[in-house]
Amino acid sequence: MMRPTTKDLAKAAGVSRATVDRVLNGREGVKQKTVDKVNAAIKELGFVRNIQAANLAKSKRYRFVFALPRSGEEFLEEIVRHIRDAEEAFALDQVRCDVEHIDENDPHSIAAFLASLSPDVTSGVAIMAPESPQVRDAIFRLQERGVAAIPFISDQTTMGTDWVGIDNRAAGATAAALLGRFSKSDSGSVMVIAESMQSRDSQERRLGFDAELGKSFPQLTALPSLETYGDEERAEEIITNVVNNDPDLVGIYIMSSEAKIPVTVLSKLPKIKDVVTVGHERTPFTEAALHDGRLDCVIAQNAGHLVRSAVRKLKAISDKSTTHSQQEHIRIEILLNTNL
Amino acid sequence: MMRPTTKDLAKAAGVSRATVDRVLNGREGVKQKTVDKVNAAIKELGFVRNIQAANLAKSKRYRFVFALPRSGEEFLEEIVRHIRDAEEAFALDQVRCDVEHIDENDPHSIAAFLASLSPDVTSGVAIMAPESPQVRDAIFRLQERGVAAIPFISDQTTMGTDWVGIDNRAAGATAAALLGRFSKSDSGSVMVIAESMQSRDSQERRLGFDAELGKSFPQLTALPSLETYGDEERAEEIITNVVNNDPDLVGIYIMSSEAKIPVTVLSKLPKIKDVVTVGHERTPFTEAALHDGRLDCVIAQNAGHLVRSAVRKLKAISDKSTTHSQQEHIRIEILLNTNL
DNA sequence: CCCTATTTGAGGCACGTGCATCAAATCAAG
DNA sequence: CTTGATTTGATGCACGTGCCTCAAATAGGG
Repeated sequence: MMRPTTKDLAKAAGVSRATVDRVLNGREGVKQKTVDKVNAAIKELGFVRNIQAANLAKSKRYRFVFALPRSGEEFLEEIVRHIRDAEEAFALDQVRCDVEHIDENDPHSIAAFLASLSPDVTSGVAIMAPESPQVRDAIFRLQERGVAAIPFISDQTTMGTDWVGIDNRAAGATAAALLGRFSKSDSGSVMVIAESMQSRDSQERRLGFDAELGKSFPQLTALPSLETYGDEERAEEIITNVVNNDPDLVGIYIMSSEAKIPVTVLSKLPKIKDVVTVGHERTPFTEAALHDGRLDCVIAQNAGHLVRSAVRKLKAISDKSTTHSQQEHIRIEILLNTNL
Repeated sequence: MMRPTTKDLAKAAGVSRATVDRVLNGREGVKQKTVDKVNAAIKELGFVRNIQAANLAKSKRYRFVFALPRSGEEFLEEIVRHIRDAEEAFALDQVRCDVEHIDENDPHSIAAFLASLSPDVTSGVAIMAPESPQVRDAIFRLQERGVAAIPFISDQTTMGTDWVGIDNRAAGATAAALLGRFSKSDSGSVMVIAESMQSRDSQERRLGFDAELGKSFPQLTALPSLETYGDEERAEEIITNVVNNDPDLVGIYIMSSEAKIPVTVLSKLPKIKDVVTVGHERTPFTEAALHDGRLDCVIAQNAGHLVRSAVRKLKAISDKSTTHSQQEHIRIEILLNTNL
């Protein structure tokens, strides 16, 4: 009934509690034979360390850092807001979260920042930055020094399992599926707008989008990606250009996490009949745009879930326990004006 | 930096730790004036009880019961599976979960079961049952006796804030929105299939469905609800009847949480061109149906999230702490074959 | 004022684990 | 077998809170 304690372990293994402690916490100077005995007992009793008690004994507090790009994007603000919420939600677990801003285009400075983190101040860090060799190395070195580190939203694909974000290829495919099904047209072209095609996320989304469109909606043709570089004037110019010169336009896919600029530009142009518009990420702006029909549909990753998942993962790494993968899978949400 | 402890509280309030304890745990025999002093200090220091330490001291373990209908539905099996998962996930928090089966059509026996739960064995219970006066009363009495109790999935609307499930009206509206947008037809009728229209959930979904269809897709007409009563032969009869006699059929909305029977019946009939089919809940069956096109779209509530949310809420009530509402809002998920 | 009832304080043990110290036992090598 | 090094045991305190007992202080009533 009751969970076994270190005392029970000691008895079962025929050693003292001190030795159990030595084994559990990987201290030096224990014979292999004794280690084996203890491990056998752990297995036999199904012993699981009571982390609450352990943290109490260590007066352990977690401090996690979210390293986010400097940027005025609404989506990032949502993330920050949810980090504050998470801090409250996890306060009972002695978790604190800080946000640090990094320059996403300067891998060197990011690596330097990561290198500056010390395990006795920082338990873990979630990094939202495009993948680069420098950052990847810095992450590895962090982990070696005992600081938990996971890529966050922006995918560092080579990092293996510990990553928090959505499958961007599936997200792109979902956008294509909705755009295709929503469109009443027999044929036509689809405009694809991105902030930049440099990022891996954009590329993945585009790949998924094209694959699904080609497979399920061959009558629709996706145009080459337009890049706004986050610049309103440039956006206006290139978007207007397509709208004016392509009479077959039946769909618009806004791939970037900031739909604001393209949507605003589009709403200034004369309304095109029956064009389906799909964007990304839930923000105050996209919610409003869904309501008044400027957007037909939004593909989103739940910001709160992203943040909490990151915290749980960092905590798990820090505790050397395992997370239960089910909960941590970030779903691709589809938002209409009926399910906000 | 460090969080204040009861010791700090005692010093700040100018009383002993024993008195602080008396106030914190609401024991008798403390003058109002002293209570006020302590509460003032709590506020001033921003004291928050360290639940981990408290639970350790009490060697508190949580035991939560999920009272679910007896039923062979796939969706229920998913729920049960996720309860097992949650038990693992919350094991570190000393949480155990048991599933008890109740007869959803016998409010009296449900009430009797609830009355049999004692606070020293059961910390809380999540109840999935249609609303009825008996059950509502039983829930109130449970809460009085110190057993946390919340309605689960099936809505007990009069219960106020503590309820875990989705907004069924919005779910129905979302189904209508997707069905309408997916349909390429200019006009036609929509078949609506339910297991029974007795349950509040069905009624809410139907209301939301009709409202959205009328508002956004006036060219589509929803037919009266067909009730299968979970019986395959009956389902076959009534569905076939509509399919054969209604040449205008352009959409099918399967409202019940078990889409299996209607979909199976439909797939036996000659394929109707351009009919859009929408169902509810993610199960192995609906996933397969999405993949091979028997279903175009599924509206789902995340089973894992439902269960974990229930556990967190029960735990919070048990701890007399507050939950952070953000995380607990159950979203209406939209599943296509691209975002499984 | 005294007497009694109420309220408060002081102190200690418990929960399960981490961590430190010191002594005792065991081992390996000469 | 002796010597010194390595490995293990015994013990105790700490973390923050709950809960218990007993004594001390305070209040209210006559």
